[in-house]
Amino acid sequence: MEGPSQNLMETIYSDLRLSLQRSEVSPSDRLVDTEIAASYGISRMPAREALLRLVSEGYLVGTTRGFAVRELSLEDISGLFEVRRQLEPRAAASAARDMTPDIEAALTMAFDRIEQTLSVGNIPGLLAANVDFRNTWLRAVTNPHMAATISRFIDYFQSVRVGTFAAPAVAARYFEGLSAIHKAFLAHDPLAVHDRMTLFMFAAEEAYLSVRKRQLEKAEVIGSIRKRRK
Amino acid sequence: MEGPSQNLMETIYSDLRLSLQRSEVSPSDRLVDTEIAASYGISRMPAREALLRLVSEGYLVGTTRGFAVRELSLEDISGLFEVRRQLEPRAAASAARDMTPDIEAALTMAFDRIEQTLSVGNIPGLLAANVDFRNTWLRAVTNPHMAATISRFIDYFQSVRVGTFAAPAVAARYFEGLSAIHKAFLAHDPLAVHDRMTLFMFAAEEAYLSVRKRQLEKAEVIGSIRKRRK
DNA sequence: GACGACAAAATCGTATACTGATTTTTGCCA
DNA sequence: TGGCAAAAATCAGTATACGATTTTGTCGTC
Repeated sequence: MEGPSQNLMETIYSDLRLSLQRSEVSPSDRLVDTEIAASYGISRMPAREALLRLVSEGYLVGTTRGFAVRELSLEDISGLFEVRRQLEPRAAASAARDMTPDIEAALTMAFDRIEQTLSVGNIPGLLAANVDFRNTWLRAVTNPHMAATISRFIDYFQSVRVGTFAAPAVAARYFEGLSAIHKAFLAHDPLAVHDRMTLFMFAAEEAYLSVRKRQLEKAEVIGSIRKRRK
Repeated sequence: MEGPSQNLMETIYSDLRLSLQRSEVSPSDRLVDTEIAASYGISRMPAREALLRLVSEGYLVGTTRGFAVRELSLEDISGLFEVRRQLEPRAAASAARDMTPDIEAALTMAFDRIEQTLSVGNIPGLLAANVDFRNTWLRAVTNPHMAATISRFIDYFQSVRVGTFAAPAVAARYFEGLSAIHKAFLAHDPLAVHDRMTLFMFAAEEAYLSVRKRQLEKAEVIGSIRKRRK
């Protein structure tokens, strides 16, 4: 999203942020400043500063042993979606109003890629296309504060690894909602976009909550087994 | 808002953040890590980290010569208020629903202090009371993500020095709006709070825009004089 | 084989030192 | 007095070093 940053800290920050957006770091991984510094061939400080920034922005949490991707509680998910529900329908509506032909074309490309990856079950490709779709309409949001806030709130969800799309019923509902949004964008109909996005938000919240709930239950079972073994 | 942080960086960050909230730093001031470090009797790094964090959060901007409070353009103000309009009415409504008696009492105290400081023209006291009032109802917002986001968006406006209240008409309108909000809070009426807060947002945006516009015009005149002298 | 004490390793937080870029000041000359 | 260039000061960025704390691993004992 940003240009080629001039200093090391920004470079590392951008790289890490991108990895997080792509879910390339799992919550069990540990990010350590010395390791990152070594991989870039630089000193600890810029790496450390980048990590601290990600912590302050809520993407990572500091542990006694390295930094880790922050995991969302069910309350976090509900809370984050309460904010998203307030912002995204409005922002998408303004994007529908101000959308230029080139952004429209890019949006359709991303949408087609979503359809295609979904049909062949290419989950990583689907996630990437999904991020593209979102970033594309966000480019039509003229208010940078709005766009940045939304971007941030969405990125929090990258830590919830979605096997969501594995369930065909969920995938179908997702695609249906997205199609309606896409169509409304093409029709330059802010009201329709607003309404569709609102519906989409509720469906997404439900999906994330159920995925995360299952994850947490599984983690608890594993935890109790571990404890028993001990 | 936070407890006594264990490390120096957090301490300095909190202190600086508080200074910013209180408008104790003007945009013409320069914040330099070595100075801050010296005043605390520590090394540069924690001070520097605190400053970098404030930059990443948008409160400060880095210059070639120290860090400075970020000044808002008119577009910034409109954009920030677009976000605030989406969030604050909703958050305040939820606060009205969930408000506890102790928070209610604190809110009334803050409100009374606003009335009093306003009547005697005590502007610094008024600003402080105003911050109190806001922070108090925010305490009743159970969604921490919502509360933090709102808090942040409001704090951006501390760089716009308000001689706003100097104009009696503006002050009267402000107090009227705030009274209505306060009354609606006491009545535990989420809908009324939502509506009143929405009105208040529009009035506030208008006020900030006009104040800032005047500031920018004045700055331009001074700038052109400086240039001529040169 | 389980448990506890102790040693070793890992990692964060902080301090200090160096460097290069940019701004400010100084001093010289017209 | 004004302009200009060199010198000095300032400050951000980066590197390296040290101490404190926590985790991990090992060894010996019960």
